[in-house]
Amino acid sequence: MSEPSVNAPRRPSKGERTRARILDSATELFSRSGFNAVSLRDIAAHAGLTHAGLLHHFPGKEAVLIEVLSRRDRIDAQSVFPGIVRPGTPEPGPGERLRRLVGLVARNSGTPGIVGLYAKLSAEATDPGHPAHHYFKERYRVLREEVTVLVEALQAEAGAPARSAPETVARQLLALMDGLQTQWLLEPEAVVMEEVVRDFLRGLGFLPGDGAGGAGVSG
Amino acid sequence: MSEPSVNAPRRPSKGERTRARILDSATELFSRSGFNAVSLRDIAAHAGLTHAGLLHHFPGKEAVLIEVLSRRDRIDAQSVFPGIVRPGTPEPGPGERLRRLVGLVARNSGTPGIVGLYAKLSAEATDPGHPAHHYFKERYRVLREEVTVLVEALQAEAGAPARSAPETVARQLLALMDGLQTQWLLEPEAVVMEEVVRDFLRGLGFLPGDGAGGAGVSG
DNA sequence: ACCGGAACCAACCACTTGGTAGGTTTTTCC
DNA sequence: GGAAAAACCTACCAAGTGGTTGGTTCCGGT
Repeated sequence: MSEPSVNAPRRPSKGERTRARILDSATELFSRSGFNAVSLRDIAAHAGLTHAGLLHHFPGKEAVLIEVLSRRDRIDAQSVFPGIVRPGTPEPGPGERLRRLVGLVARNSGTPGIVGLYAKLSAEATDPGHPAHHYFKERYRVLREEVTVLVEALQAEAGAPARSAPETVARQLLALMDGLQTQWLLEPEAVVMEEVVRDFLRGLGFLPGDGAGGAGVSG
Repeated sequence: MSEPSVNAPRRPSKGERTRARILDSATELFSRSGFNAVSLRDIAAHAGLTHAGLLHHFPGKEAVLIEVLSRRDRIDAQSVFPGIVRPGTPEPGPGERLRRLVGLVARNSGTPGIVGLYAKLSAEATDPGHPAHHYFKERYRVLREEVTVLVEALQAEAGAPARSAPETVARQLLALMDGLQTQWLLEPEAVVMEEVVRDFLRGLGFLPGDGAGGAGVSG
Protein backbone atom coordinates (compact mmCIF):
# COMPACT_ATOMS: atom_id res chain seq x y z
CA MET A 1 0.00 0.00 0.00
CA SER A 2 1.67 3.19 1.13
CA GLU A 3 5.38 3.56 1.67
CA PRO A 4 6.34 5.53 4.75
CA SER A 5 9.78 6.23 3.42
CA VAL A 6 11.05 8.67 6.02
CA ASN A 7 12.82 6.95 8.85
CA ALA A 8 10.54 4.24 10.02
CA PRO A 9 9.89 1.73 7.28
CA ARG A 10 8.31 -0.66 9.74
CA ARG A 11 4.59 -0.93 9.47
CA PRO A 12 2.83 0.48 12.51
CA SER A 13 1.33 -2.19 14.71
CA LYS A 14 -2.37 -2.81 14.70
CA GLY A 15 -2.72 -0.99 17.97
CA GLU A 16 -0.98 2.07 16.63
CA ARG A 17 -3.14 2.12 13.57
CA THR A 18 -6.33 1.79 15.58
CA ARG A 19 -5.16 4.51 17.91
CA ALA A 20 -4.62 6.80 14.96
CA ARG A 21 -8.02 5.95 13.55
CA ILE A 22 -9.61 6.74 16.88
CA LEU A 23 -7.88 10.09 17.02
CA ASP A 24 -8.94 10.90 13.48
CA SER A 25 -12.53 10.07 14.28
CA ALA A 26 -12.48 11.97 17.53
CA THR A 27 -11.03 14.97 15.77
CA GLU A 28 -13.74 14.92 13.20
CA LEU A 29 -16.58 14.49 15.66
CA PHE A 30 -15.30 16.95 18.24
CA SER A 31 -14.89 19.38 15.39
CA ARG A 32 -18.48 19.01 14.41
CA SER A 33 -20.11 19.24 17.81
CA GLY A 34 -17.62 20.03 20.53
CA PHE A 35 -16.51 17.87 23.41
CA ASN A 36 -19.58 17.53 25.57
CA ALA A 37 -21.91 16.66 22.75
CA VAL A 38 -19.86 13.72 21.49
CA SER A 39 -19.87 10.34 23.19
CA LEU A 40 -17.25 7.66 23.29
CA ARG A 41 -19.67 5.43 21.45
CA ASP A 42 -19.93 7.95 18.65
CA ILE A 43 -16.19 8.08 18.31
CA ALA A 44 -15.76 4.34 18.56
CA ALA A 45 -18.44 3.61 15.99
CA HIS A 46 -16.89 6.09 13.61
CA ALA A 47 -13.55 4.40 14.07
CA GLY A 48 -15.04 0.98 13.56
CA LEU A 49 -15.02 -0.56 17.03
CA THR A 50 -17.01 -0.56 20.23
CA HIS A 51 -16.56 2.00 22.93
CA ALA A 52 -15.15 -0.65 25.20
CA GLY A 53 -12.55 -1.38 22.59
CA LEU A 54 -11.74 2.29 22.42
CA LEU A 55 -11.20 2.42 26.14
CA HIS A 56 -8.55 -0.20 25.74
CA HIS A 57 -6.44 2.41 23.98
CA PHE A 58 -7.29 5.45 26.08
CA PRO A 59 -7.92 5.63 29.78
CA GLY A 60 -10.94 7.86 29.31
CA LYS A 61 -12.67 10.50 27.29
CA GLU A 62 -10.50 13.32 28.52
CA ALA A 63 -7.38 11.54 27.43
CA VAL A 64 -8.75 11.31 23.91
CA LEU A 65 -9.40 15.03 23.92
CA ILE A 66 -5.96 15.98 25.10
CA GLU A 67 -4.34 13.71 22.58
CA VAL A 68 -6.42 15.13 19.74
CA LEU A 69 -5.46 18.64 20.71
CA SER A 70 -1.78 18.19 21.19
CA ARG A 71 -1.42 16.12 18.06
CA ARG A 72 -2.97 18.89 15.98
CA ASP A 73 -1.04 21.60 17.77
CA ARG A 74 2.21 19.87 17.08
CA ILE A 75 1.51 19.95 13.37
CA ASP A 76 0.44 23.59 13.22
CA ALA A 77 3.09 24.96 15.52
CA GLN A 78 5.79 23.21 13.57
CA SER A 79 4.82 25.03 10.40
CA VAL A 80 4.92 28.50 11.91
CA PHE A 81 7.25 28.33 14.88
CA PRO A 82 9.61 25.43 14.34
CA GLY A 83 11.60 26.65 17.31
CA ILE A 84 8.86 25.74 19.72
CA VAL A 85 8.53 22.19 18.68
CA ARG A 86 12.14 21.39 18.01
CA PRO A 87 14.29 23.59 20.21
CA GLY A 88 17.46 24.45 18.46
CA THR A 89 15.94 24.75 15.04
CA PRO A 90 16.63 28.26 13.83
CA GLU A 91 13.43 30.21 13.27
CA PRO A 92 12.98 31.97 9.97
CA GLY A 93 12.95 35.78 9.78
CA PRO A 94 9.96 37.81 10.95
CA GLY A 95 8.65 38.41 7.45
CA GLU A 96 8.72 34.74 6.69
CA ARG A 97 7.10 33.82 9.95
CA LEU A 98 4.31 36.31 9.30
CA ARG A 99 3.83 34.86 5.86
CA ARG A 100 3.50 31.43 7.36
CA LEU A 101 1.06 32.64 9.96
CA VAL A 102 -1.18 34.10 7.28
CA GLY A 103 -0.69 30.96 5.27
CA LEU A 104 -1.95 28.99 8.24
CA VAL A 105 -5.08 31.11 8.30
CA ALA A 106 -5.60 30.46 4.61
CA ARG A 107 -4.99 26.79 5.03
CA ASN A 108 -7.47 26.64 7.88
CA SER A 109 -10.14 27.72 5.43
CA GLY A 110 -9.80 24.29 3.91
CA THR A 111 -10.47 22.49 7.16
CA PRO A 112 -13.57 23.86 8.83
CA GLY A 113 -13.50 20.82 11.06
CA ILE A 114 -10.27 21.67 12.78
CA VAL A 115 -11.22 25.30 13.01
CA GLY A 116 -14.50 24.36 14.59
CA LEU A 117 -12.70 22.10 17.00
CA TYR A 118 -10.58 24.89 18.40
CA ALA A 119 -13.35 27.43 18.32
CA LYS A 120 -15.69 25.21 20.30
CA LEU A 121 -13.13 23.83 22.65
CA SER A 122 -11.38 27.07 23.49
CA ALA A 123 -14.77 28.41 24.46
CA GLU A 124 -15.80 25.34 26.43
CA ALA A 125 -12.41 25.18 28.08
CA THR A 126 -12.96 28.60 29.54
CA ASP A 127 -14.62 26.81 32.41
CA PRO A 128 -11.92 26.08 35.01
CA GLY A 129 -13.39 22.63 35.48
CA HIS A 130 -13.12 21.66 31.84
CA PRO A 131 -10.62 18.91 31.08
CA ALA A 132 -8.85 21.08 28.53
CA HIS A 133 -8.79 24.23 30.61
CA HIS A 134 -5.16 24.06 31.52
CA TYR A 135 -4.23 23.02 28.03
CA PHE A 136 -5.79 26.07 26.46
CA LYS A 137 -4.45 28.45 29.06
CA GLU A 138 -0.99 27.20 28.31
CA ARG A 139 -1.59 27.22 24.59
CA TYR A 140 -2.60 30.86 24.60
CA ARG A 141 0.33 31.80 26.76
CA VAL A 142 2.86 30.21 24.43
CA LEU A 143 1.14 31.49 21.34
CA ARG A 144 0.91 34.99 22.73
CA GLU A 145 4.54 35.08 23.74
CA GLU A 146 5.64 33.83 20.38
CA VAL A 147 3.47 36.30 18.49
CA THR A 148 4.62 39.11 20.77
CA VAL A 149 8.21 38.46 19.81
CA LEU A 150 7.18 38.34 16.19
CA VAL A 151 5.37 41.66 16.47
CA GLU A 152 8.35 43.27 18.15
CA ALA A 153 10.53 42.22 15.27
CA LEU A 154 8.01 43.40 12.72
CA GLN A 155 7.60 46.75 14.39
CA ALA A 156 11.34 47.25 14.38
CA GLU A 157 11.54 46.22 10.77
CA ALA A 158 8.67 48.48 9.69
CA GLY A 159 10.69 51.49 10.76
CA ALA A 160 7.68 53.55 11.77
CA PRO A 161 7.40 54.27 15.47
CA ALA A 162 5.45 51.52 17.15
CA ARG A 163 2.06 52.86 18.03
CA SER A 164 1.03 50.05 20.33
CA ALA A 165 2.71 47.71 22.74
CA PRO A 166 3.79 44.49 21.04
CA GLU A 167 1.88 42.40 23.52
CA THR A 168 -1.30 44.33 22.85
CA VAL A 169 -0.91 43.85 19.12
CA ALA A 170 -0.26 40.17 19.66
CA ARG A 171 -3.46 39.90 21.66
CA GLN A 172 -5.32 41.73 18.95
CA LEU A 173 -4.00 39.51 16.22
CA LEU A 174 -4.81 36.32 18.07
CA ALA A 175 -8.23 37.60 19.07
CA LEU A 176 -8.91 38.66 15.52
CA MET A 177 -8.01 35.26 14.16
CA ASP A 178 -10.16 33.50 16.72
CA GLY A 179 -13.14 35.75 16.27
CA LEU A 180 -12.95 35.56 12.52
CA GLN A 181 -13.12 31.82 12.71
CA THR A 182 -16.47 31.97 14.45
CA GLN A 183 -17.81 34.34 11.82
CA TRP A 184 -16.44 32.16 9.07
CA LEU A 185 -17.89 29.00 10.55
CA LEU A 186 -21.30 30.64 10.65
CA GLU A 187 -21.07 31.91 7.09
CA PRO A 188 -18.27 30.16 5.25
CA GLU A 189 -18.93 31.84 1.90
CA ALA A 190 -19.32 35.33 3.27
CA VAL A 191 -15.95 35.63 4.98
CA VAL A 192 -12.48 35.37 3.58
CA MET A 193 -10.45 35.09 6.75
CA GLU A 194 -7.13 35.53 5.09
CA GLU A 195 -8.17 38.80 3.48
CA VAL A 196 -9.45 40.30 6.70
CA VAL A 197 -6.30 39.32 8.54
CA ARG A 198 -4.17 40.76 5.74
CA ASP A 199 -6.08 44.00 5.93
CA PHE A 200 -5.40 44.19 9.64
CA LEU A 201 -1.72 43.53 9.18
CA ARG A 202 -1.56 46.11 6.42
CA GLY A 203 -3.00 48.67 8.80
CA LEU A 204 -0.16 47.93 11.14
CA GLY A 205 2.37 48.39 8.37
CA PHE A 206 3.43 44.77 8.53
CA LEU A 207 2.35 44.08 5.00
CA PRO A 208 2.81 46.23 1.91
CA GLY A 209 -0.21 48.49 1.47
CA ASP A 210 -1.80 48.91 -1.91
CA GLY A 211 -1.10 52.61 -2.21
CA ALA A 212 -3.82 54.37 -4.17
CA GLY A 213 -6.02 51.40 -4.87
CA GLY A 214 -8.11 51.74 -1.76
CA ALA A 215 -9.27 48.86 0.32
CA GLY A 216 -9.44 45.98 -2.02
CA VAL A 217 -12.46 43.87 -1.50
CA SER A 218 -11.98 41.28 -4.11
CA GLY A 219 -15.07 39.40 -4.96
CA MET B 1 -50.92 35.95 26.95
CA SER B 2 -51.83 39.50 27.91
CA GLU B 3 -50.45 42.39 25.96
CA PRO B 4 -47.29 43.72 27.63
CA SER B 5 -47.98 47.40 27.82
CA VAL B 6 -45.02 49.65 28.20
CA ASN B 7 -46.09 51.48 31.33
CA ALA B 8 -47.49 48.75 33.46
CA PRO B 9 -46.82 49.12 37.17
CA ARG B 10 -48.88 46.03 37.94
CA ARG B 11 -47.15 43.32 39.86
CA PRO B 12 -46.10 40.45 37.64
CA SER B 13 -48.10 37.30 38.17
CA LYS B 14 -46.64 34.30 39.89
CA GLY B 15 -46.08 32.62 36.55
CA GLU B 16 -44.22 35.59 35.19
CA ARG B 17 -42.02 35.77 38.21
CA THR B 18 -41.19 32.08 38.05
CA ARG B 19 -40.46 32.40 34.36
CA ALA B 20 -38.06 35.20 35.08
CA ARG B 21 -36.40 33.19 37.83
CA ILE B 22 -35.97 30.30 35.46
CA LEU B 23 -34.38 32.51 32.84
CA ASP B 24 -32.05 34.01 35.42
CA SER B 25 -30.98 30.57 36.55
CA ALA B 26 -30.58 29.29 33.03
CA THR B 27 -28.49 32.31 32.14
CA GLU B 28 -26.22 31.72 35.07
CA LEU B 29 -25.80 28.01 34.47
CA PHE B 30 -25.44 28.21 30.71
CA SER B 31 -22.87 30.90 31.30
CA ARG B 32 -20.88 28.67 33.54
CA SER B 33 -20.88 25.51 31.46
CA GLY B 34 -22.49 26.05 28.09
CA PHE B 35 -25.70 24.58 26.76
CA ASN B 36 -25.00 20.89 26.41
CA ALA B 37 -23.46 20.51 29.83
CA VAL B 38 -26.44 21.90 31.71
CA SER B 39 -29.58 19.90 32.34
CA LEU B 40 -33.13 21.06 32.83
CA ARG B 41 -32.97 19.61 36.31
CA ASP B 42 -29.97 21.79 37.09
CA ILE B 43 -31.80 24.87 35.95
CA ALA B 44 -35.00 23.94 37.71
CA ALA B 45 -33.26 23.16 40.98
CA HIS B 46 -31.43 26.47 40.84
CA ALA B 47 -34.71 28.24 40.26
CA GLY B 48 -36.37 26.38 43.09
CA LEU B 49 -38.69 23.95 41.34
CA THR B 50 -38.62 20.59 39.63
CA HIS B 51 -37.77 20.11 36.02
CA ALA B 52 -41.33 19.07 35.32
CA GLY B 53 -42.47 22.34 36.78
CA LEU B 54 -40.02 24.14 34.56
CA LEU B 55 -41.40 22.44 31.50
CA HIS B 56 -44.74 23.91 32.33
CA HIS B 57 -43.31 27.31 31.45
CA PHE B 58 -41.20 26.34 28.48
CA PRO B 59 -41.90 23.77 25.81
CA GLY B 60 -38.36 22.41 25.98
CA LYS B 61 -34.73 23.05 26.62
CA GLU B 62 -34.14 24.81 23.36
CA ALA B 63 -36.89 27.27 24.06
CA VAL B 64 -35.19 28.20 27.32
CA LEU B 65 -31.95 28.83 25.46
CA ILE B 66 -33.50 31.02 22.81
CA GLU B 67 -35.33 33.03 25.43
CA VAL B 68 -32.19 33.52 27.50
CA LEU B 69 -30.32 34.75 24.45
CA SER B 70 -32.87 37.11 23.06
CA ARG B 71 -33.65 38.56 26.45
CA ARG B 72 -30.01 39.44 26.95
CA ASP B 73 -29.58 40.68 23.43
CA ARG B 74 -32.50 42.99 23.80
CA ILE B 75 -30.85 44.64 26.77
CA ASP B 76 -27.45 45.05 25.18
CA ALA B 77 -28.65 46.16 21.79
CA GLN B 78 -30.86 48.76 23.34
CA SER B 79 -27.92 50.42 25.01
CA VAL B 80 -25.85 50.71 21.85
CA PHE B 81 -28.27 50.68 18.94
CA PRO B 82 -31.63 51.83 20.22
CA GLY B 83 -32.82 51.99 16.64
CA ILE B 84 -32.73 48.24 16.30
CA VAL B 85 -34.92 47.51 19.22
CA ARG B 86 -37.35 50.37 18.91
CA PRO B 87 -37.57 51.37 15.28
CA GLY B 88 -38.13 55.03 14.96
CA THR B 89 -35.98 55.99 17.88
CA PRO B 90 -33.31 58.32 16.55
CA GLU B 91 -29.86 56.84 17.02
CA PRO B 92 -27.19 58.93 18.66
CA GLY B 93 -24.23 60.21 16.63
CA PRO B 94 -21.40 57.90 15.59
CA GLY B 95 -19.07 59.10 18.30
CA GLU B 96 -21.64 58.46 20.96
CA ARG B 97 -22.48 55.04 19.59
CA LEU B 98 -18.81 54.11 19.58
CA ARG B 99 -18.49 55.31 23.14
CA ARG B 100 -21.41 53.11 24.10
CA LEU B 101 -19.95 50.14 22.29
CA VAL B 102 -16.70 50.45 24.20
CA GLY B 103 -18.70 50.99 27.31
CA LEU B 104 -20.44 47.71 26.67
CA VAL B 105 -17.09 45.97 26.47
CA ALA B 106 -16.06 47.50 29.75
CA ARG B 107 -19.35 46.57 31.34
CA ASN B 108 -18.97 43.01 30.15
CA SER B 109 -15.86 42.74 32.25
CA GLY B 110 -18.14 42.78 35.23
CA THR B 111 -20.16 39.82 34.09
CA PRO B 112 -17.92 36.95 33.07
CA GLY B 113 -20.99 34.75 33.13
CA ILE B 114 -22.75 36.47 30.28
CA VAL B 115 -19.55 36.77 28.33
CA GLY B 116 -18.91 33.09 28.77
CA LEU B 117 -22.42 32.33 27.69
CA TYR B 118 -21.98 34.02 24.34
CA ALA B 119 -18.48 32.75 23.85
CA LYS B 120 -19.50 29.15 24.42
CA LEU B 121 -22.76 29.33 22.58
CA SER B 122 -21.56 31.18 19.54
CA ALA B 123 -18.97 28.48 19.14
CA GLU B 124 -21.37 25.62 19.78
CA ALA B 125 -23.95 27.20 17.51
CA THR B 126 -21.53 27.03 14.65
CA ASP B 127 -22.90 23.56 14.06
CA PRO B 128 -25.83 23.88 11.64
CA GLY B 129 -27.76 21.42 13.75
CA HIS B 130 -27.44 23.41 16.94
CA PRO B 131 -30.69 24.88 18.27
CA ALA B 132 -29.20 28.35 18.34
CA HIS B 133 -27.52 28.18 14.95
CA HIS B 134 -30.02 30.34 13.16
CA TYR B 135 -30.18 32.73 16.06
CA PHE B 136 -26.46 33.41 15.99
CA LYS B 137 -26.29 33.67 12.26
CA GLU B 138 -28.95 36.31 12.37
CA ARG B 139 -27.36 38.01 15.33
CA TYR B 140 -24.04 38.39 13.58
CA ARG B 141 -25.70 39.65 10.45
CA VAL B 142 -27.58 42.39 12.25
CA LEU B 143 -24.62 43.28 14.40
CA ARG B 144 -22.29 43.41 11.43
CA GLU B 145 -24.61 45.59 9.41
CA GLU B 146 -25.07 47.96 12.27
CA VAL B 147 -21.37 48.20 12.98
CA THR B 148 -20.63 48.63 9.28
CA VAL B 149 -22.85 51.68 9.18
CA LEU B 150 -21.16 52.94 12.29
CA VAL B 151 -17.73 52.46 10.78
CA GLU B 152 -18.75 54.25 7.61
CA ALA B 153 -19.84 57.22 9.63
CA LEU B 154 -16.67 57.18 11.71
CA GLN B 155 -14.46 56.95 8.65
CA ALA B 156 -16.23 59.92 7.11
CA GLU B 157 -15.93 61.85 10.33
CA ALA B 158 -12.27 61.05 10.74
CA GLY B 159 -11.53 62.85 7.51
CA ALA B 160 -8.58 60.70 6.59
CA PRO B 161 -9.12 58.54 3.53
CA ALA B 162 -10.57 55.21 4.55
CA ARG B 163 -7.88 52.59 4.29
CA SER B 164 -10.19 49.61 4.53
CA ALA B 165 -13.71 48.74 3.51
CA PRO B 166 -16.19 49.50 6.28
CA GLU B 167 -17.52 45.98 6.25
CA THR B 168 -14.05 44.58 6.70
CA VAL B 169 -13.40 46.88 9.63
CA ALA B 170 -16.73 45.89 11.12
CA ARG B 171 -15.78 42.24 10.85
CA GLN B 172 -12.45 42.99 12.45
CA LEU B 173 -13.97 44.87 15.33
CA LEU B 174 -16.53 42.18 16.06
CA ALA B 175 -13.97 39.43 15.71
CA LEU B 176 -11.60 41.28 17.98
CA MET B 177 -14.23 41.67 20.66
CA ASP B 178 -15.19 38.03 20.46
CA GLY B 179 -11.66 36.74 20.48
CA LEU B 180 -10.67 38.96 23.34
CA GLN B 181 -13.45 37.56 25.42
CA THR B 182 -12.01 34.09 25.14
CA GLN B 183 -8.61 35.33 26.19
CA TRP B 184 -10.11 37.26 29.04
CA LEU B 185 -12.16 34.32 30.24
CA LEU B 186 -9.04 32.20 30.36
CA GLU B 187 -7.03 34.82 32.21
CA PRO B 188 -9.29 37.45 33.67
CA GLU B 189 -6.55 39.38 35.40
CA ALA B 190 -4.16 39.41 32.48
CA VAL B 191 -6.41 41.06 29.93
CA VAL B 192 -8.13 44.42 29.97
CA MET B 193 -10.52 44.03 27.10
CA GLU B 194 -11.52 47.65 27.00
CA GLU B 195 -7.95 48.81 26.64
CA VAL B 196 -7.13 46.46 23.80
CA VAL B 197 -10.27 47.48 21.94
CA ARG B 198 -9.48 51.14 22.50
CA ASP B 199 -6.01 50.60 21.13
CA PHE B 200 -7.46 49.05 18.03
CA LEU B 201 -9.92 51.89 17.51
CA ARG B 202 -7.14 54.40 18.05
CA GLY B 203 -5.20 52.75 15.28
CA LEU B 204 -8.14 53.32 13.01
CA GLY B 205 -8.32 56.96 13.97
CA PHE B 206 -11.70 56.52 15.58
CA LEU B 207 -10.48 57.50 19.00
CA PRO B 208 -8.16 60.34 19.94
CA GLY B 209 -4.66 59.01 19.58
CA ASP B 210 -1.66 59.86 21.69
CA GLY B 211 -0.63 62.99 19.89
CA ALA B 212 -1.25 62.64 16.21
CA GLY B 213 -4.57 63.14 14.52
CA GLY B 214 -7.53 62.29 16.66
CA ALA B 215 -10.99 61.88 15.27
CA GLY B 216 -13.65 64.37 16.10
CA VAL B 217 -14.92 62.53 19.06
CA SER B 218 -15.47 65.10 21.71
CA GLY B 219 -15.88 63.57 25.06
C1' DA C 1 -66.72 32.04 49.03
C1' DC C 2 -66.13 29.90 45.09
C1' DC C 3 -64.45 27.80 41.02
C1' DG C 4 -61.55 27.42 36.89
C1' DG C 5 -57.29 27.50 35.38
C1' DA C 6 -52.51 28.19 36.23
C1' DA C 7 -48.67 26.35 38.74
C1' DC C 8 -46.43 22.73 40.27
C1' DC C 9 -44.92 17.89 41.63
C1' DA C 10 -43.94 12.68 42.02
C1' DA C 11 -43.33 9.01 39.27
C1' DC C 12 -42.20 7.27 35.32
C1' DC C 13 -40.46 6.56 30.38
C1' DA C 14 -37.09 5.28 26.88
C1' DC C 15 -32.70 6.40 26.08
C1' DT C 16 -27.77 7.82 26.55
C1' DT C 17 -23.70 8.59 29.23
C1' DG C 18 -18.70 7.09 30.84
C1' DG C 19 -16.80 3.29 32.64
C1' DT C 20 -16.00 -1.87 34.17
C1' DA C 21 -15.67 -7.18 34.13
C1' DG C 22 -14.49 -11.05 31.99
C1' DG C 23 -14.11 -13.67 28.18
C1' DT C 24 -12.69 -14.44 23.14
C1' DT C 25 -10.14 -13.51 19.06
C1' DT C 26 -5.83 -11.63 16.61
C1' DT C 27 -1.17 -10.11 16.35
C1' DT C 28 3.24 -10.45 17.25
C1' DC C 29 7.43 -12.36 18.19
C1' DC C 30 10.50 -16.25 18.95
C1' DG D 1 3.91 -23.42 15.19
C1' DG D 2 3.00 -22.07 19.54
C1' DA D 3 2.50 -19.14 23.42
C1' DA D 4 2.32 -14.61 25.48
C1' DA D 5 0.41 -10.26 24.80
C1' DA D 6 -2.29 -7.12 22.75
C1' DA D 7 -6.72 -6.14 20.75
C1' DC D 8 -11.31 -6.34 21.01
C1' DC D 9 -16.25 -7.63 22.18
C1' DT D 10 -20.53 -8.75 24.82
C1' DA D 11 -22.84 -7.63 28.69
C1' DC D 12 -23.44 -4.97 32.29
C1' DC D 13 -23.62 -0.98 35.59
C1' DA D 14 -25.18 3.28 38.01
C1' DA D 15 -26.12 7.70 36.95
C1' DG D 16 -27.95 10.86 34.18
C1' DT D 17 -30.85 12.88 30.04
C1' DG D 18 -35.19 15.39 28.00
C1' DG D 19 -39.78 14.77 28.10
C1' DT D 20 -44.73 12.86 29.48
C1' DT D 21 -48.60 11.65 32.45
C1' DG D 22 -51.81 12.36 35.75
C1' DG D 23 -52.70 14.25 39.60
C1' DT D 24 -52.68 17.96 43.53
C1' DT D 25 -52.23 22.58 45.30
C1' DC D 26 -52.66 27.24 45.07
C1' DC D 27 -53.73 31.77 43.03
C1' DG D 28 -56.81 35.24 40.99
C1' DG D 29 -60.88 37.03 39.26
C1' DT D 30 -65.74 37.28 40.18
